[in-house]
Amino acid sequence: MFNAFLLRLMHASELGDQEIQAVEELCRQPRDVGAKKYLSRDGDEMHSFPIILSGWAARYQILRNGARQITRLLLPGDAFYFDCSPDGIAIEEVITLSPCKIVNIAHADMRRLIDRFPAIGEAMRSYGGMENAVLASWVVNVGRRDALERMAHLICETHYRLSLVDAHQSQQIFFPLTQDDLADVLGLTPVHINRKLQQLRQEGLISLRSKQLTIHDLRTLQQIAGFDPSYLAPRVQTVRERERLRVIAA
Amino acid sequence: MFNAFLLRLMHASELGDQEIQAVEELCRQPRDVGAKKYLSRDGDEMHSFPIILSGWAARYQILRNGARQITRLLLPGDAFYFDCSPDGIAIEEVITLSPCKIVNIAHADMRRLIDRFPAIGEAMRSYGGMENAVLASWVVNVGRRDALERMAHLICETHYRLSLVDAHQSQQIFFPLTQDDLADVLGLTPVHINRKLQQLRQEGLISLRSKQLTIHDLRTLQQIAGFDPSYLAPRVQTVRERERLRVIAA
DNA sequence: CGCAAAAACAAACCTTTGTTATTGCCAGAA
DNA sequence: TTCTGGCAATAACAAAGGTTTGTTTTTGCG
Repeated sequence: MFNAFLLRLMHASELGDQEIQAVEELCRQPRDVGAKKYLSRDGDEMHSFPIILSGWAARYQILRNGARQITRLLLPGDAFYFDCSPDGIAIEEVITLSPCKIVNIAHADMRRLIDRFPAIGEAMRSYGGMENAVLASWVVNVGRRDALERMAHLICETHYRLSLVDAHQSQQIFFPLTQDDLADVLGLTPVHINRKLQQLRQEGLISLRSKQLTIHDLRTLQQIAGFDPSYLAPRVQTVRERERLRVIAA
Repeated sequence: MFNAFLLRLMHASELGDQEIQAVEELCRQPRDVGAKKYLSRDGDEMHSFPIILSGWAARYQILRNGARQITRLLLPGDAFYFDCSPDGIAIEEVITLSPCKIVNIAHADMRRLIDRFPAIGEAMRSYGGMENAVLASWVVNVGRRDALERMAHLICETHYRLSLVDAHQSQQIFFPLTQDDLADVLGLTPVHINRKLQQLRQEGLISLRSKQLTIHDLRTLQQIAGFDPSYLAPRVQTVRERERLRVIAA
């Protein structure tokens, strides 16, 4: 089984054997964490940053009125808090949505590694850029799409992100979000999520039961969402290449 | 007059004299750009990335139906596309909102600089982390706050960000956003922006005329928005320090 | 100065989404 | 087995914000 985090970095930047080995060294001995466990609470001091080698987690904020907004979905291979000032404090919480394999990397270790291998620093910066792009796409999603479009977009995006770290990714996805979670990702209420989920089902586009999501018609979902994967694609270099992506996405 | 970009980096990470000089070297000979000029169009190839030394710009996406969502407000000292893969292509557009001073930095130059001064790489990564934090706060803003709260939050955030690069920042701000622009930042319609702007004025919290924004009651705005500046604060290291920030923000 | 274009303001009416409440189902604990 | 709690489904009603349209101010410019 492949190291999902390493895969991410390799998408982000060209790495040599030495660098690959050094990164794998860092990920020895992950620990297992159950579902619904906090990986970080507000105010925690972060001397190290976590990497999710497998499983799903969510990073979110809680407002005074108790409302929750999930700001990132953390999928296999994702790291978080790597770009905080070392020794800063956490200002968002992170909770696992499924059992996870996690490894923690001390900021100091990563810094040493980057001093030795600048390409890894480049890869981390580039990985950060991708996280950035996903966040921007969420702003667009919540700001300018209606409920159905938002759901369709989230499904397309998640499916695509998973396919980047799992070559065998099928149309059948492990999808541990409850309707409450979905609501907090998309800036809607659980009731409305339910309504629109029904609609997607009735139109034959997806099935979703007991954390198993099946995509029956990705093409139409992309159509509804106006999904364009280029913001997620590692190193898209030309307009032509992007056109190709748009076409073969389905 | 101080180099706003350098200031940002110095907030993000400790820089020595050599590093400071090297960054200033990069920013020689900025060019002047008028308002409403494109700094990047969809599909542009980015061999270099721009830094805004003065003035405002907006980075946005356009959906198929013509709707626009601004994903970042670029203020003095901000850089963009620095975290793309070098030689990647732009997938969002950037337009100036006021006359700007801009300098372009070749990715290759920056890379060389970072190889020589790892602290600058660290600073760029950390700066990227702050952009990330702002994006997440926008997701929360658009996802979970109502119109009035969103406006209040944007005002607080912008005021705070400006104060980081201008020590003399007063309650009187140059604020070049039109109501249409505000709508596209906050995920609302211009009409509704107008309604809520009226409300803020009537309650005596702000004045806004001909691009001059005056904040009469920051305290109450922060109250309405639930604004907590710690996500913007350079290197907040302890919970105690954050408490202090929350209190003195006004 | 005077004009055209852009921006701001206003009101009526409509749509999407939120609120509240109730019910049923299923998996895991006792 | 029965109980419990989390999750999903559904309905009736309320509210926030969108749409459309038109008027009035500002602003920039010849």
